[in-house]
Amino acid sequence: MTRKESIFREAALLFSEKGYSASSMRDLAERVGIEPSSLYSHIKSKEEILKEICMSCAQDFVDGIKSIDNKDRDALAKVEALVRLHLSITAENPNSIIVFNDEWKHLDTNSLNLFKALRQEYETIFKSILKEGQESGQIRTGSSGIMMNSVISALSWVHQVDGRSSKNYDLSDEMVAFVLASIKS
Amino acid sequence: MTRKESIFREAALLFSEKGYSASSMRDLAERVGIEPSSLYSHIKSKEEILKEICMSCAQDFVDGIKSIDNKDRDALAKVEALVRLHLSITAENPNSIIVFNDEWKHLDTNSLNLFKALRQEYETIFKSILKEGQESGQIRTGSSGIMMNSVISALSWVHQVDGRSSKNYDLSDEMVAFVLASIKS
DNA sequence: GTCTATACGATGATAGAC
DNA sequence: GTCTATCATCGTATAGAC
Repeated sequence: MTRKESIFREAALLFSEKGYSASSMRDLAERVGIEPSSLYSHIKSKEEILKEICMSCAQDFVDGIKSIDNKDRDALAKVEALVRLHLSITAENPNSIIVFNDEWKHLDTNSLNLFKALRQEYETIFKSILKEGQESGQIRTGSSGIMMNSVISALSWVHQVDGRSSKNYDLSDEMVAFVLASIKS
Repeated sequence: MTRKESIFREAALLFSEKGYSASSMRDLAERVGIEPSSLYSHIKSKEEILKEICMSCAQDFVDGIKSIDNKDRDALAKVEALVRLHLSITAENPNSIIVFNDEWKHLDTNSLNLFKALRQEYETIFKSILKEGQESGQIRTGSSGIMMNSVISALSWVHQVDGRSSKNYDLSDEMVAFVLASIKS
């Protein structure tokens, strides 16, 4: 792992624990094991770290939903794939996902606009999948916007789960069951 | 409205917009229309404001769920009442709810422990309602913990909704439909 | 209760030696 | 690339006059 990778890795953990604004570059440097000023040989600013973390997650979600939507599956199968995509992205980098979920509002104006555009792109495809399911009769009637937000929101706590707490249940299967039941006709 | 009320009101708005750590007492004083030092004639510290906001919301939820659980209703009716409770608390003070949801981790050790105890109390009752429904056959099998977290999480985006965006749908009714469908057998 | 003045530690970031 | 030294600013909070 390069020093730069280690900085981003520790930053994701630090920001996820204390929040972006309450995290200092001095904290971060200490965790990386260098002096604060040395961070700036690898990154331009604190905000650049946040941007990299948030944009990278957002891009993963957009790429994932596009790939799912391109395949020839019915709407419910697409939603199931969306749930598994969410779980898989979360499992891969839980700290980054916490930052992505909770700290994006601290992006500066330019990054924030890019971020919102990516989110818009994701939400538009998501809603079109739900509407497709409503037209085919697989998904119950109701506001697709409310369903979409509720589903996304329902998925956003899963980073809290560690291996131990899963007991007899597989988290992915349980979440698929929950989400599909909530929107099926 | 007293000055103290106005401080808490503006603080809830400010913290909800910028997050607790990124909000300064100088910001807050400006919004209230006084000098920063004058805030301290009404409150002891910045953290005291956060504590008041978070604890007051937490208490509303605990009081609400206790009152619902005491009534003689079946499990699904209790869950429906929980959804409406959540919507009603959120509608009453959306800014405080955002702070309660997103900023509680910045409470100091003592407040944090109290906060977590209240959350624990809420979650224990919630899970017991779900289990009661599983035993009576109204609620499908599966992890009650996963269901509870998903339901709570699904409800936590509703503060984003303003009057305009509701179109032809009643948010409360849509959320009741979503949550009940997700857990029914 | 509100003000002016201020204490004083923490903040993000830079300059320049090595 | 890392360090020491430092800067300018902003952070919460207090003292004391009115």
